[in-house]
Amino acid sequence: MPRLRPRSKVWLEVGGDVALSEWRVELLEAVEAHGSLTAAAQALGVPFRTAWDRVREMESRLGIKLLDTQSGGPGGGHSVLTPEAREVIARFHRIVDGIGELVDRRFQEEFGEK
Amino acid sequence: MPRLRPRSKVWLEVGGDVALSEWRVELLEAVEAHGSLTAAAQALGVPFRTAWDRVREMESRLGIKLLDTQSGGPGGGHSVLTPEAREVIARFHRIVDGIGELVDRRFQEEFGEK
DNA sequence: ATGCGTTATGCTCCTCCTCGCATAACGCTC
DNA sequence: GAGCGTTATGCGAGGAGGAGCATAACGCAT
Repeated sequence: MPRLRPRSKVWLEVGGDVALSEWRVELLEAVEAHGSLTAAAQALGVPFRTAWDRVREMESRLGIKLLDTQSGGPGGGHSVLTPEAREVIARFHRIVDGIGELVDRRFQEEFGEK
Repeated sequence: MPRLRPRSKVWLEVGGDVALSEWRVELLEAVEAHGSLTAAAQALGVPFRTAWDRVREMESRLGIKLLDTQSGGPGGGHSVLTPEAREVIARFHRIVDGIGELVDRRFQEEFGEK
C-alpha cells in the first residue's frame, strides 16, 4: 500500500454555496497581515480578481461587511478587516481548530506505519 | 445573517489524488447491498461509467483489489466486496465517524440560533 | 497636471470533471 | 445459437471554476 495521507475540510454554507472556508479565512487573515487585498492575494498565490470575488461572495452570503476598503490615498489605497469580520473569523476558528489533528490521530491508530 | 449550515469532509489521499472518501465508501457499501456495481451506481444516482472509474481509481491508488467481479453468468454477472475492501471500509469508518457531529456541536455553540 | 498603487468590474480562455452515448466481451438460460 | 444483464472501455459534449488580461475610478504625492 503506497503512502496514504488523511485530509479534512470544514466550511460553512448558506443555501448550498460556500460562505466561509479555511482558505477563505486565510485570505481574510492575509488582508489583516498585509494591509491590502492585493498583497494578500499575492501572498496566497491567487489573482487579485479571484481574491476580490471570494471576498464579495462571503460578504453577500454572510450578509456582513468584511472589508473596510479605500481606493486612492497614501500608498494607493488599503483594506482593513471590520470588527464583524474579526468576530466571524474567531468563531470559525473555534469550530475548526483541532479537527485536522483529531483526524490525523485516528488515522495513525488505523493505518499507523512508524 | 441568512441560514448558515456547517459542512465537513474527510478523505484519504495518495500523492495528491483521492483514494477514499465518504462518497466512495458509500459506493462500495451500495455494491455490497445490491450485489452489482450497476445497481449500486443507480442507487447513488450516478452513471455506471463514473462508478466504475471511481472503483478502478481506488483500487490502483490503494494497491488493493476491492471488487470480485464476474461478467456473464446468472443474472448477467455480479460484484462482491473483497475481504480487504471490508477491512479498509471499517478502518475508514473508525476515522470519520463522529467528525460531522462534532462540527455540528461546535457550530451550535458559536452560531446557536434556537 | 502627472504618476502611482490600490480598489472595482467585465470578459475570454483553458482545464478539470462529470455526464451521456456507444461498443465489446463474458457466461448463463432457454 | 439467440437473448439477457453485467462487467469493461473509448470518446465527445457540456458545465463549473480559476487564470489571465483589460479597463476605469479613486485619492494622495510630486
